Amino acid sequence: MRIATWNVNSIRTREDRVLLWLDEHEPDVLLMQETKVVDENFPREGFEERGYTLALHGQRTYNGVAIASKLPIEDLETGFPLADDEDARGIAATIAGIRVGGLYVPNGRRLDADHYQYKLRWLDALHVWLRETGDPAAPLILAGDFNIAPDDRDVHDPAEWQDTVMNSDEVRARLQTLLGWGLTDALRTVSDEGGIFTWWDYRAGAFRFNKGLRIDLMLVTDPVRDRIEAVTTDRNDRKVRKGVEKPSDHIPVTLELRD
DNA sequence: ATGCCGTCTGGTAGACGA
Repeated sequence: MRIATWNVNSIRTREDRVLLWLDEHEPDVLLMQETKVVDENFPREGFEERGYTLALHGQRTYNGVAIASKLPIEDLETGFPLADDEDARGIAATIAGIRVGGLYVPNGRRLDADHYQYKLRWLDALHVWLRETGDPAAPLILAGDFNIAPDDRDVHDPAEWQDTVMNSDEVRARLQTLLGWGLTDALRTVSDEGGIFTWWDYRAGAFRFNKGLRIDLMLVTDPVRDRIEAVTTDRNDRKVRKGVEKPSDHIPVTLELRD
């Protein structure tokens, strides 16, 4: 089974690129973030032609999360983990016996912004959601754009990025709390290397200089960890390509599991 | 670096992203 997560930064702008990627990689499940479109305007056709069923939790202009799956989607839940969240940032379903959550964690903007306090509240609520609805002994994948670089290996230049909303002690501690509940950062089961990034700023030639961060994560419980065959990222997915010129600023992360 | 680039909007400049 192959399951991927991708912050597509607008599904309407990225449709051709996402569909091409699906044709090339044929994942069973793709979790998408920042779809930036209300559900009735989601470009469904290309996904459905390829045999994917869609589950949508969209929103105008900002945020928006979605699941595309070739396998049946059961027990859909949206609008978590914060009960009164005005932003569409969480979608979960059971697919092939695995509880799969697709998340778009708030960015935080600046350490002194209200939005950063919202990010911390959101992460606290995610821990509560795990405790109340989850089971560390059951198959679970929590994946998406966490807007947290887990440690300095995941930051191209830790000095340049010191004390930002992506790597503050507070957000890293909250990630550790999630891991402490019973999750493993899937990428770290296959590599200890630094410099594996999933996001590069559009600005200032960040990709050209490989000034990236690893902020798109797949966290898994032990029953899933024991099935990991591979966790892959591909820098080429950040490049301009003929026919699909415009890349997202994020690349997909793919988790391959043994049956 | 207030900047850069890209996306969105009852838009055409400003908000937001990370």
